[in-house]
Amino acid sequence: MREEHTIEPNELIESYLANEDIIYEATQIFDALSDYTRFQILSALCVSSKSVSELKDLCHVTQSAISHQLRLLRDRGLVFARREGQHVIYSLADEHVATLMRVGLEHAAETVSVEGE
Amino acid sequence: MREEHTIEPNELIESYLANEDIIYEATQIFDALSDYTRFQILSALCVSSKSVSELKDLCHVTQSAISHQLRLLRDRGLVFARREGQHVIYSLADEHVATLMRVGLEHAAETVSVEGE
DNA sequence: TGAATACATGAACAAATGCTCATATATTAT
DNA sequence: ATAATATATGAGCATTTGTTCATGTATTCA
Repeated sequence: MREEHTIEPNELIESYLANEDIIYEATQIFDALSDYTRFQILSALCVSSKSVSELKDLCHVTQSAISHQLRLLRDRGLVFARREGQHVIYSLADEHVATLMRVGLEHAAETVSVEGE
Repeated sequence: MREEHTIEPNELIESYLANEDIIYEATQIFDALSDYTRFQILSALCVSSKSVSELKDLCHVTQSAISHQLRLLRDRGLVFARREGQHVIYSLADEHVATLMRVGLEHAAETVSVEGE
Protein backbone atom coordinates (compact mmCIF):
# COMPACT_ATOMS: atom_id res chain seq x y z
CA MET A 1 0.00 0.00 0.00
CA ARG A 2 2.03 3.25 0.09
CA GLU A 3 2.93 3.80 -3.54
CA GLU A 4 4.50 7.01 -4.71
CA HIS A 5 1.71 9.57 -4.79
CA THR A 6 1.56 13.16 -5.97
CA ILE A 7 0.14 15.71 -3.59
CA GLU A 8 -1.74 18.30 -5.56
CA PRO A 9 -0.11 21.73 -5.23
CA ASN A 10 -1.64 23.11 -2.09
CA GLU A 11 -2.41 26.74 -2.64
CA LEU A 12 -3.39 27.39 0.96
CA ILE A 13 -0.07 26.15 2.24
CA GLU A 14 1.88 28.05 -0.39
CA SER A 15 0.13 31.31 0.39
CA TYR A 16 0.89 31.05 4.11
CA LEU A 17 4.48 29.96 3.75
CA ALA A 18 5.61 33.46 2.86
CA ASN A 19 4.53 34.72 6.27
CA GLU A 20 7.13 33.98 8.94
CA ASP A 21 4.79 34.86 11.78
CA ILE A 22 2.20 32.37 10.62
CA ILE A 23 4.78 29.61 10.27
CA TYR A 24 6.08 30.35 13.75
CA GLU A 25 2.57 30.33 15.22
CA ALA A 26 1.90 27.00 13.55
CA THR A 27 5.02 25.44 15.04
CA GLN A 28 3.88 26.69 18.44
CA ILE A 29 0.61 24.81 18.19
CA PHE A 30 2.36 21.64 17.15
CA ASP A 31 4.83 22.09 19.95
CA ALA A 32 1.94 22.26 22.41
CA LEU A 33 0.79 18.87 21.14
CA SER A 34 4.25 17.32 21.12
CA ASP A 35 4.50 16.54 24.83
CA TYR A 36 2.87 13.46 26.33
CA THR A 37 1.43 15.26 29.36
CA ARG A 38 0.10 18.18 27.36
CA PHE A 39 -1.41 15.85 24.79
CA GLN A 40 -3.23 14.02 27.56
CA ILE A 41 -4.48 17.30 29.02
CA LEU A 42 -5.77 18.54 25.68
CA SER A 43 -7.42 15.30 24.72
CA ALA A 44 -9.12 15.10 28.10
CA LEU A 45 -10.42 18.62 27.50
CA CYS A 46 -11.64 17.58 24.07
CA VAL A 47 -14.17 15.40 25.81
CA SER A 48 -15.19 17.93 28.48
CA SER A 49 -13.92 20.79 30.63
CA LYS A 50 -12.10 19.71 33.77
CA SER A 51 -10.59 21.04 37.00
CA VAL A 52 -6.88 20.98 37.69
CA SER A 53 -7.17 18.10 40.12
CA GLU A 54 -9.23 16.04 37.69
CA LEU A 55 -6.53 16.57 35.09
CA LYS A 56 -3.82 15.71 37.58
CA ASP A 57 -5.51 12.36 38.31
CA LEU A 58 -6.06 11.58 34.64
CA CYS A 59 -2.47 12.31 33.67
CA HIS A 60 -0.77 10.70 36.65
CA VAL A 61 1.59 13.58 37.30
CA THR A 62 2.01 16.01 40.18
CA GLN A 63 -0.19 19.05 40.67
CA SER A 64 2.77 21.30 40.04
CA ALA A 65 3.60 19.68 36.74
CA ILE A 66 0.00 20.00 35.57
CA SER A 67 -0.18 23.65 36.58
CA HIS A 68 3.02 24.47 34.74
CA GLN A 69 1.76 22.81 31.58
CA LEU A 70 -1.62 24.51 31.89
CA ARG A 71 0.13 27.83 32.09
CA LEU A 72 1.95 27.12 28.86
CA LEU A 73 -1.30 26.11 27.17
CA ARG A 74 -3.02 29.24 28.51
CA ASP A 75 -0.20 31.47 27.30
CA ARG A 76 -0.54 30.00 23.83
CA GLY A 77 -4.30 30.48 23.81
CA LEU A 78 -5.16 26.80 23.54
CA VAL A 79 -7.13 26.58 26.78
CA PHE A 80 -8.86 29.05 29.06
CA ALA A 81 -9.66 28.93 32.75
CA ARG A 82 -12.58 30.01 34.87
CA ARG A 83 -12.77 29.81 38.63
CA GLU A 84 -15.63 27.90 40.21
CA GLY A 85 -15.37 28.06 43.97
CA GLN A 86 -12.19 26.40 45.09
CA HIS A 87 -11.68 24.86 41.69
CA VAL A 88 -10.36 26.24 38.45
CA ILE A 89 -12.00 24.72 35.41
CA TYR A 90 -10.07 24.50 32.17
CA SER A 91 -11.62 24.27 28.72
CA LEU A 92 -10.43 23.99 25.17
CA ALA A 93 -10.22 27.42 23.58
CA ASP A 94 -9.98 26.33 20.00
CA GLU A 95 -11.77 23.81 17.87
CA HIS A 96 -8.79 23.44 15.54
CA VAL A 97 -6.98 21.64 18.32
CA ALA A 98 -9.52 18.83 18.34
CA THR A 99 -9.21 18.47 14.58
CA LEU A 100 -5.43 18.31 14.80
CA MET A 101 -5.54 15.64 17.48
CA ARG A 102 -8.02 13.58 15.49
CA VAL A 103 -5.84 13.59 12.37
CA GLY A 104 -2.68 13.00 14.41
CA LEU A 105 -4.24 10.04 16.17
CA GLU A 106 -5.41 8.52 12.90
CA HIS A 107 -1.91 8.73 11.50
CA ALA A 108 -0.48 7.33 14.73
CA ALA A 109 -2.93 4.45 14.82
CA GLU A 110 -1.89 3.41 11.31
CA THR A 111 1.81 3.75 12.07
CA VAL A 112 1.57 1.73 15.27
CA SER A 113 -0.44 -1.06 13.69
CA VAL A 114 1.93 -1.26 10.71
CA GLU A 115 5.14 -1.45 12.71
CA GLY A 116 3.52 -3.74 15.27
CA GLU A 117 2.91 -5.96 12.18
CA MET B 1 -16.77 35.54 17.96
CA ARG B 2 -15.38 32.89 20.27
CA GLU B 3 -18.32 32.03 22.52
CA GLU B 4 -18.27 29.05 24.84
CA HIS B 5 -18.92 26.03 22.66
CA THR B 6 -19.43 22.36 23.41
CA ILE B 7 -17.34 19.87 21.49
CA GLU B 8 -19.39 16.80 20.80
CA PRO B 9 -17.90 13.74 22.55
CA ASN B 10 -15.35 12.50 20.09
CA GLU B 11 -15.53 8.76 20.01
CA LEU B 12 -12.48 8.36 17.82
CA ILE B 13 -10.31 10.29 20.24
CA GLU B 14 -11.67 8.47 23.24
CA SER B 15 -11.06 5.07 21.71
CA TYR B 16 -7.42 5.86 20.97
CA LEU B 17 -6.65 7.49 24.28
CA ALA B 18 -6.46 4.15 26.06
CA ASN B 19 -3.49 3.13 23.92
CA GLU B 20 -0.23 4.60 25.21
CA ASP B 21 1.69 3.68 22.08
CA ILE B 22 -0.73 5.55 19.86
CA ILE B 23 -0.59 8.63 22.04
CA TYR B 24 3.19 8.52 22.01
CA GLU B 25 3.26 8.11 18.23
CA ALA B 26 0.94 11.08 17.87
CA THR B 27 3.17 13.30 20.00
CA GLN B 28 6.10 12.27 17.81
CA ILE B 29 4.38 13.52 14.68
CA PHE B 30 3.51 16.81 16.33
CA ASP B 31 7.05 17.10 17.58
CA ALA B 32 8.29 16.73 14.01
CA LEU B 33 6.13 19.71 13.05
CA SER B 34 7.11 21.81 16.06
CA ASP B 35 10.47 23.03 14.80
CA TYR B 36 10.76 25.95 12.37
CA THR B 37 13.33 24.29 10.11
CA ARG B 38 11.49 20.97 9.99
CA PHE B 39 8.21 22.71 9.30
CA GLN B 40 9.79 24.50 6.37
CA ILE B 41 11.21 21.26 5.04
CA LEU B 42 7.91 19.44 5.26
CA SER B 43 5.88 22.22 3.75
CA ALA B 44 8.33 22.52 0.89
CA LEU B 45 7.91 18.79 0.31
CA CYS B 46 4.14 19.22 0.39
CA VAL B 47 4.47 21.14 -2.84
CA SER B 48 6.96 18.79 -4.51
CA SER B 49 9.87 16.44 -3.85
CA LYS B 50 13.23 18.15 -3.50
CA SER B 51 16.94 17.48 -3.19
CA VAL B 52 18.92 18.24 -0.05
CA SER B 53 20.56 21.28 -1.57
CA GLU B 54 17.25 22.68 -2.76
CA LEU B 55 15.92 22.30 0.78
CA LYS B 56 19.04 23.89 2.20
CA ASP B 57 18.54 26.96 0.01
CA LEU B 58 14.84 27.22 0.81
CA CYS B 59 15.35 26.99 4.56
CA HIS B 60 18.44 29.19 4.81
CA VAL B 61 20.37 26.84 7.06
CA THR B 62 23.57 24.85 6.61
CA GLN B 63 23.74 21.58 4.72
CA SER B 64 24.61 19.76 7.91
CA ALA B 65 21.61 21.12 9.78
CA ILE B 66 19.29 20.08 6.96
CA SER B 67 20.76 16.59 6.82
CA HIS B 68 20.38 16.11 10.56
CA GLN B 69 16.76 17.18 10.43
CA LEU B 70 16.10 14.99 7.40
CA ARG B 71 17.45 12.04 9.30
CA LEU B 72 15.04 12.68 12.11
CA LEU B 73 12.14 12.93 9.67
CA ARG B 74 13.27 9.73 7.93
CA ASP B 75 13.56 7.89 11.24
CA ARG B 76 10.00 8.88 12.07
CA GLY B 77 8.73 7.78 8.68
CA LEU B 78 7.55 11.21 7.57
CA VAL B 79 9.77 11.45 4.51
CA PHE B 80 11.64 9.01 2.33
CA ALA B 81 14.71 9.42 0.18
CA ARG B 82 15.80 8.10 -3.19
CA ARG B 83 19.14 8.70 -4.82
CA GLU B 84 19.24 10.26 -8.27
CA GLY B 85 22.79 10.58 -9.46
CA GLN B 86 24.70 12.86 -7.13
CA HIS B 87 21.49 14.08 -5.57
CA VAL B 88 19.24 12.58 -2.95
CA ILE B 89 15.61 13.44 -3.47
CA TYR B 90 13.30 13.62 -0.49
CA SER B 91 9.54 13.18 -0.63
CA LEU B 92 6.66 13.26 1.80
CA ALA B 93 5.87 9.77 2.98
CA ASP B 94 2.49 10.44 4.44
CA GLU B 95 -0.54 12.37 3.31
CA HIS B 96 -1.68 12.98 6.88
CA VAL B 97 1.22 15.36 7.30
CA ALA B 98 -0.13 17.70 4.64
CA THR B 99 -3.53 17.67 6.32
CA LEU B 100 -2.00 18.49 9.68
CA MET B 101 -0.02 21.38 8.27
CA ARG B 102 -3.07 22.77 6.52
CA VAL B 103 -5.16 22.77 9.71
CA GLY B 104 -2.25 24.12 11.76
CA LEU B 105 -1.69 26.95 9.32
CA GLU B 106 -5.37 27.87 9.33
CA HIS B 107 -5.33 28.08 13.10
CA ALA B 108 -2.10 30.08 13.00
CA ALA B 109 -3.40 32.49 10.40
CA GLU B 110 -6.42 33.28 12.57
CA THR B 111 -4.33 33.68 15.70
CA VAL B 112 -1.81 35.96 14.04
CA SER B 113 -4.46 38.18 12.44
CA VAL B 114 -6.37 38.47 15.74
CA GLU B 115 -3.39 39.41 17.90
CA GLY B 116 -2.01 41.68 15.19
CA GLU B 117 -5.45 43.40 15.50
C1' DT C 1 43.09 7.88 -10.68
C1' DG C 2 42.19 12.24 -8.74
C1' DA C 3 39.37 16.26 -8.01
C1' DA C 4 34.88 18.19 -7.39
C1' DT C 5 30.17 18.02 -5.88
C1' DA C 6 26.41 16.26 -2.94
C1' DC C 7 25.10 14.31 1.15
C1' DA C 8 25.65 11.92 5.91
C1' DT C 9 27.20 11.67 10.46
C1' DG C 10 29.67 11.80 15.07
C1' DA C 11 31.20 14.89 18.73
C1' DA C 12 30.60 18.88 21.31
C1' DC C 13 28.12 22.63 23.15
C1' DA C 14 24.71 26.23 24.20
C1' DA C 15 19.94 26.79 24.74
C1' DA C 16 15.44 25.11 25.70
C1' DT C 17 12.44 21.89 28.17
C1' DG C 18 9.83 19.47 31.85
C1' DC C 19 10.08 18.10 36.19
C1' DT C 20 10.54 18.57 41.49
C1' DC C 21 10.66 21.16 45.65
C1' DA C 22 9.38 24.86 48.33
C1' DT C 23 6.37 28.36 48.92
C1' DA C 24 2.71 31.75 47.79
C1' DT C 25 -2.21 32.86 46.93
C1' DA C 26 -7.20 32.03 46.89
C1' DT C 27 -11.41 29.98 48.59
C1' DT C 28 -14.18 27.54 51.92
C1' DA C 29 -15.30 25.61 56.39
C1' DT C 30 -14.84 25.61 61.48
C1' DA D 1 -9.01 34.06 62.80
C1' DT D 2 -7.31 29.36 61.71
C1' DA D 3 -7.06 25.34 59.25
C1' DA D 4 -7.77 22.77 55.14
C1' DT D 5 -8.14 22.33 50.21
C1' DA D 6 -7.14 23.84 45.47
C1' DT D 7 -4.16 26.07 42.40
C1' DA D 8 -0.05 28.98 40.87
C1' DT D 9 4.65 29.98 40.50
C1' DG D 10 9.81 30.79 41.07
C1' DA D 11 14.25 28.43 41.45
C1' DG D 12 17.08 24.71 40.51
C1' DC D 13 18.38 20.71 37.91
C1' DA D 14 18.86 16.86 34.71
C1' DT D 15 17.69 15.83 30.11
C1' DT D 16 16.72 16.81 25.48
C1' DT D 17 17.29 19.51 21.33
C1' DG D 18 19.25 21.99 17.31
C1' DT D 19 23.25 23.70 15.63
C1' DT D 20 28.17 23.94 14.20
C1' DC D 21 32.55 21.89 13.05
C1' DA D 22 35.19 18.37 11.23
C1' DT D 23 35.28 14.53 8.65
C1' DG D 24 33.46 10.45 6.11
C1' DT D 25 31.09 8.31 2.05
C1' DA D 26 29.05 8.26 -2.60
C1' DT D 27 28.81 9.75 -7.38
C1' DT D 28 30.33 12.16 -11.49
C1' DC D 29 33.70 14.18 -14.47
C1' DA D 30 38.29 15.16 -16.32
